[in-house]
Amino acid sequence: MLMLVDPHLLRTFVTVVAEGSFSAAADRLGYTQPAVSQQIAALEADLGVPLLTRRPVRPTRAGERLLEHAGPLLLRLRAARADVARMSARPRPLTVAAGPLALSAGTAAALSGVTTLRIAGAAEAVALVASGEADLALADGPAAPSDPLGLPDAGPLTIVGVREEELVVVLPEGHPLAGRAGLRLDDLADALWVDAPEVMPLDRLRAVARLDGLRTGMRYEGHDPAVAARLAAAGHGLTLLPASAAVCGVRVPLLAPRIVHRVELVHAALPPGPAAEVVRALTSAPLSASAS
Amino acid sequence: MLMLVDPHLLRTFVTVVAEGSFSAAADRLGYTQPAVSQQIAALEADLGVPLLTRRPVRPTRAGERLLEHAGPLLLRLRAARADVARMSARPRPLTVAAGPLALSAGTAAALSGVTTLRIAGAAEAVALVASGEADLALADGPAAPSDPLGLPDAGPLTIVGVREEELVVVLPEGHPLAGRAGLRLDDLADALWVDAPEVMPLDRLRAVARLDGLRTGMRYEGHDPAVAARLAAAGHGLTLLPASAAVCGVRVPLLAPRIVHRVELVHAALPPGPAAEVVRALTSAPLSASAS
DNA sequence: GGATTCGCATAAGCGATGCTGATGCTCGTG
DNA sequence: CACGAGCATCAGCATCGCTTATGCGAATCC
Repeated sequence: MLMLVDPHLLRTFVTVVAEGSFSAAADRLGYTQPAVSQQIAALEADLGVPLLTRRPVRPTRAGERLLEHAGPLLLRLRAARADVARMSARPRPLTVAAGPLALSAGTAAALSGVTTLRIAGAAEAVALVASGEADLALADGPAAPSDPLGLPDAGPLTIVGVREEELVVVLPEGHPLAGRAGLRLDDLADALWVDAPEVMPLDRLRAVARLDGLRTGMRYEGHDPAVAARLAAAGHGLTLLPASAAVCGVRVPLLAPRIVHRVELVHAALPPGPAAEVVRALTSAPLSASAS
Repeated sequence: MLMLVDPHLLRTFVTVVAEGSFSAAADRLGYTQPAVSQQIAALEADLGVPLLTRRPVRPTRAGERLLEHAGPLLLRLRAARADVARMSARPRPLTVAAGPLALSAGTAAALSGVTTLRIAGAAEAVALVASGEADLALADGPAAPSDPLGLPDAGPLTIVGVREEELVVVLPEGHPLAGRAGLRLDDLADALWVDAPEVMPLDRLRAVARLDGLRTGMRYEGHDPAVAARLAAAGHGLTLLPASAAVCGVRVPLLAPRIVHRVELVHAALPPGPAAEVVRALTSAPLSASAS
């Protein structure tokens, strides 16, 4: 009697869905195609439900359900291994994952001894720390003042806020609202926005502000905040950035809803060493809302 | 190359630690003792670290680390199976898990068609829903007004607040503070409290109130709020209860910190049926702070 | 519209895994 | 110091899951 879903099957399932093909998944995982075929069959037999349609290869309803579990599950599995491994690991090159807007002058100064800096979205940054690929992460995103970012739960991680900063709306020169002293987001819900999912995802903004609008004007797929600001200044759509990252355009403070840009430090339990030093440096200063 | 920790080994490991013995764990799991021995050895070989001390059988530091992951991991594994199973399950006896203080007159009325009602702490209630053993849960606990309870993440569950109620301190008649119109928790940190972990855990209260005190007078291990109130009224220690549950003693509203008793409905995605009906009944009324 | 090809399913074979029962060994106990 | 409880080890064997080879159905192409 199999009570526990086999994670190998789960991983194969995820890969098949991602690749959209049994054979491609087999290649990627280093199996042969029949092995994948059998694994999927085994998983479906175990759960008693078809998980994939073949030709085209797509998840069924049940398969989509399973997918929602599979990601976090596989992450935690890697996290467990990484967490135990940290116990007996000696010093190694220090890797930090940071959100695109997480590095201010203050935080950058604290990163002494860091070998590699990797830019990653909030969820990805947490995953990197949990799985041991990064030692620390500085996740960033919009949040209500002194509220935590809703970071995904990937195991016993320490999460502390390290910075909060005022958000400003970036407008092009001459925009009708450019003269205002402050703006309400509701008034801008119908305007066109620059959707920069790797800088300041509109979805998250909508969730935090409890808003439905924010139509997309131009989409920017890079993660340089300066580019987002320039696009906004050039009139391709509005954008919302922490004051210090809005390097051009007309910057008008956001009045309502009360949302700030928050940076949180994420790390596992660390043995004494350079990583722990950086954590201390980052957390020694009290969390303060630094304007501009 | 094993990249993924084998959940069977994890389950065995958890059981061995819980039982404090290889042979007892073997019994419990339906294995023989050598099987357990080999599984633990395999897990230790896989992770490259000793996880248990033998004689006495106790987790090492690394083992404790692994334990923190194991629980949530195994829960999610069961949750994944349950979630997929729900897709193809036809109606069955409706089971609801509820916190000891979650059932007011209003919520009780909404539970039509429910076969079994089970009292469980917040974390346990979530686990029951995730693993499919319960269809719905009403988790309860102290929280800042309109802040969510910090329920553990056990997968894609829907969590909505359904009630918030004022908290009162229960004092014995004639207590020096019994005449007050309201009380601050800081002033009571040094008093003796009734620790009723299954009704209103002091730990959670300390966490929410950011307080260190609250000395334990008497410990009550049942989950009847009326008993907790009676113990407080009899002078065995103070207690904090939602106004409607404080059936005796002198009841003084809590003024600071601003904490309310919150009830949240937890459920997975439900196919239409009696369970979905109950959810609708519970969520149709707007969340309102009902005094007394 | 028939031939072709791409891609998943099935079959047979075989090595590896992981269980059981028997036995050895070691630490804690009286 | 001797005993016993309890974990480790060993040999044997069933099962599982991978590989190679092949079957088969559905799109595609001319």
